[in-house]
Amino acid sequence: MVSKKIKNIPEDVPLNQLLSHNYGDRRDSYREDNVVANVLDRVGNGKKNEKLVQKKIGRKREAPQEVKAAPVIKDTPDANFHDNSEKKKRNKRVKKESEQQREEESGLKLEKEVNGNSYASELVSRASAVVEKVKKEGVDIEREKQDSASAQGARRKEKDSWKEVGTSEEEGEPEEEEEEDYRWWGRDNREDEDDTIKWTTLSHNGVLFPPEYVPHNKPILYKGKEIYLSPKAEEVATFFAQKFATEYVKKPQFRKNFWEDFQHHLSSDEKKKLKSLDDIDFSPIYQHLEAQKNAKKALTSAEKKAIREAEQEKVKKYTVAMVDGKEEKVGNFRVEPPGLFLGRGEHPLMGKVKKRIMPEDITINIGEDAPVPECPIPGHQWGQVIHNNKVTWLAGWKDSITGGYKYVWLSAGSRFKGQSDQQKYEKARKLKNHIDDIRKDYTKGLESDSLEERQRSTALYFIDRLALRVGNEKDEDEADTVGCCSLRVEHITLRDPNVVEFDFLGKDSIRYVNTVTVDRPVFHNLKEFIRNKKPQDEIFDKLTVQGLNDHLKTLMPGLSAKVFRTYNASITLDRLLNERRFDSEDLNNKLTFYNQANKEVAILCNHQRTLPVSHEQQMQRLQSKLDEALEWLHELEHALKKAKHGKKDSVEVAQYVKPKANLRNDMTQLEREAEKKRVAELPRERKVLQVKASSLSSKIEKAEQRVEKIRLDMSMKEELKNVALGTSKINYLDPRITVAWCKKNQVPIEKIFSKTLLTKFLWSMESSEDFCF
DNA sequence: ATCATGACTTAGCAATTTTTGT
DNA sequence: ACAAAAATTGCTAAGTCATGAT
Repeated sequence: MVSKKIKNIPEDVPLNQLLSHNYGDRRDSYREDNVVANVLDRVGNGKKNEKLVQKKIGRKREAPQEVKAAPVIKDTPDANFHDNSEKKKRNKRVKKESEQQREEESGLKLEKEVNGNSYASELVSRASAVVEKVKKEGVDIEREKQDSASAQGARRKEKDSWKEVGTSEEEGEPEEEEEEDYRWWGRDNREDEDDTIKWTTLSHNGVLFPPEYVPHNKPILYKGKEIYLSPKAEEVATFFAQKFATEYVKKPQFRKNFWEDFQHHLSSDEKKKLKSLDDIDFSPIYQHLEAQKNAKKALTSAEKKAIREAEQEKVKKYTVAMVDGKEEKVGNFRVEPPGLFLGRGEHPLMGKVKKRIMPEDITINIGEDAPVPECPIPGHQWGQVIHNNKVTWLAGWKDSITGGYKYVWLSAGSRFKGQSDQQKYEKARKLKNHIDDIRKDYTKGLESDSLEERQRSTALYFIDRLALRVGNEKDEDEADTVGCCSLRVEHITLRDPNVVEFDFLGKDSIRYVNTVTVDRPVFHNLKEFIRNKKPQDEIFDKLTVQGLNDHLKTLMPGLSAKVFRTYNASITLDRLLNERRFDSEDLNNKLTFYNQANKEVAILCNHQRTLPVSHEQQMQRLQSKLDEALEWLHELEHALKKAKHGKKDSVEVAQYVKPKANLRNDMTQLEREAEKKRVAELPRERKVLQVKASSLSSKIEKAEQRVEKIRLDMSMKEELKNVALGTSKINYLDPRITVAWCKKNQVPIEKIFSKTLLTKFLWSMESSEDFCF
């Protein structure tokens, strides 16, 4: 079944587009797992597949059809977005004749070239039809399925019809050029290439603004009295109500900041009435928000789907940009909505009102020749339109809280992001060749005559050994967190003879606690650095981040402090994964092994997560599951003893089962809940089973396995309860290590990389199983 | 030399979607 | 079939680091 579906995805959808959704909305017709399976089929885990990929990717393609043969391209609402050369590019994706024949023979000619735009407009009408239906009569799911089925049929017909037409438009053009067009990672990246110029042509549709505020006319209570606010004030009050159920609203800092900003949004009349935040009760608005949430939840799945589709249609034009003639996905095309600023940790600015961004606040960056995106809010215009091809952002604005810039970027699967990601890992690999010298350098520097050098070397020791961040200076209006260079005396405790205890808040106010035995000179230095200093004084007072990085540049070109984190994370994974080779073991064992290695890295980098609220409850549940499994095992063992003495074929085994709830169709939701609750409190019932004596040993074996599995689950859960594996996977581990390991050990890559990660790391998929970091 | 700015990567948490277990 | 749990994605805050201004 799966393989059939895989074949339904046209082969000529380029690999990266298949993953990055750049093939228009056709993806809606493919299930995601088929997309993944298809990609894997192309990329391959084994040698056989590799050849297949070579054949597919390296093959010469036949000349494309004429534009008129593909009616789908013309006259889309955003047709101006694609210039002629882009149309040509799209039309290039045509199959080789022999392949066409082969497929026709096997009856798989249906899903060939589909033009995204025609399909898109088809979707528009489909979606709007569904939306209409929802409005009028609600949606009948079965009916909807039929609709989409017939739409598919129509598409097939359409495709078949243009197969007949179409002659070559670009005969003689070298084919590799097109392939290279998107497979940037196949190219030799020439060292002399000017990498300050990021693009030559760039066009996009701008950004998507959040919907305008619609007043709900729910009051607040001031000293118990209803007060209806002006829309402007009501909006800000609603921001606060949104945080009603969080801890934030209790924090004095949050309340102080909010109250200050709230007053700026009150009319003079309102200002006179509202004297103190403590006297304001936002619960009518909060209740309104909850009611809205519930109403949304109560929609049928068909309604939800219809809404989703309509939304996707609205958003569609913002999702892609054209960069150097190639379509790329845009990452964060939505402008951040207004609301209350929530920092991490004890942020001095928490509770401030983040203002609504208007077109005038936005700078659009496009190519000189590209059409200026239409400003979507009538009566307004873009703040600025610039043509800066030395940067990769598409649009940006200044954040009203932090004063920093916010940018709209391409997605992680884009060339811009992919190339620099690859470069990051290449730089880290280069560090491998210099690391011995660098370690020698700072080891020697620990005992230098210069205080500055001793501090620098000591700091570098920690950055290398403990993977600490460099730690830039921070402002007064930011949370008080530190990294290596900004460590203060209060953050470490020295224990003779040579143990250092760290305890400080790092990035995102995540606590770093570690006890480390260090080399004697390091310990000696630290003692010296903190002598006669106050707890709030910096340990490395003679050291700056700039100075540290400048020095690193002398040891290796392009080296900076953060490279050590990448290097140490990746080299650790590489080492751990190569400690064991799997042959034909259970896939789960392999995955556990990988996760174990991943975990080591996450701990090294101090990647944490707050433990899920229900963690304790879940552990308890597992514990009782374990108890029951053990009980069952004991009963079986007991029965086995009995069976050995007795001569009967079958023995009695006691089993304790939970009574089942009696749920009838005529019960209301509440009655069902009550019944479930009642049953849950009942003691378990003892049942006696007749078990064949001959089957006892296999039952015991199964029970033992189950006990083992639960025990493993429990210890894994406990171990990983506040470790975040994702961060290192996304940012620190060279994906080629994982790809190579998967190929060596016959592990499907999608067991380790999610769809987004497969997309992001597409450039690494073809690396050889011999790859070594 | 120092500071501020700008561009880009890294980060955890919330919301949403998928999988699992009963 | 349903709820609970797990996995994934979306969001945006919070870092790093080079460069340009003072």
